[in-house]
Amino acid sequence: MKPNIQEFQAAVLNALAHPMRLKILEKLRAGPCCVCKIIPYVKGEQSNVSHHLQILRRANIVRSEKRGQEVWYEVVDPVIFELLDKVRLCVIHNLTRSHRLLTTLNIKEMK
Amino acid sequence: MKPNIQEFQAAVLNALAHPMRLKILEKLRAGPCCVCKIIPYVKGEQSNVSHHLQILRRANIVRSEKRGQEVWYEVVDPVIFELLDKVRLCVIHNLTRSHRLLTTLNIKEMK
DNA sequence: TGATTATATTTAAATATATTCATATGTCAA
DNA sequence: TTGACATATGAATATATTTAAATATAATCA
Repeated sequence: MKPNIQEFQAAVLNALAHPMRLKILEKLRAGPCCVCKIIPYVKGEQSNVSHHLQILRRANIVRSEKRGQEVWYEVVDPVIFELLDKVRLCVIHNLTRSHRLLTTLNIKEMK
Repeated sequence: MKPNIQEFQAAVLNALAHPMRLKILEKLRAGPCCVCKIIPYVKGEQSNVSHHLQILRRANIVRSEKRGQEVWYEVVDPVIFELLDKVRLCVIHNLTRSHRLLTTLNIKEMK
């Protein structure tokens, strides 16, 4: 079976497509970071965070390095952040369209 | 439960994260298109393609319009294509890193 | 060495997703 | 109005993902 680029793209997108993993990457935007800082940031259980880090690692989105007792993670390719910015833009456009639709319909009951 | 942007982002990414849906969007990059053209392009079964179109529709990534007997689809927000370009870039960077690693290790057995 | 800390892995249950098949809906043309 | 075509929907099944709990590993410290 000949591989196609869409499969690779889908693999990257799948690895990104989870709220906790997005939150982890948001934390890593500021630079490399130790798991012990990531856990409280994403407010997740240790084993769950570790599992999600593994998913990001397997997709080559992040890499890890042992520093003494700690493990530090960093994003491999900063293009990931540009990608996430585009996703955010899509979400904002979407919500903006909904909002405009609502005002166009002249519905006044918004809180 | 207070919603957070990551959930919305994850929803968009999830909707994109499938080879067939990426292929559909690639077809729609050229402009609005009828389902009857999409099906042969992605080489999928009619009902399966229809299901995937539904997923893209529900995520507000595409919208459909009936034209007589046909249904035409188009991408709602062109930012989606910029997003997909970033994903492609990630994949290419990834493969390039692998390739460079291989040559750095001076492994000659590549076909 | 033994205890402690940081992190990863394994497992099982719950949930979500993809695919297929059968059928339904709507439109056009004879 | 019947039949053919284009597309959507629903149910059933197979498969993958998420989560939490338990356990394992590895580094550090007393």
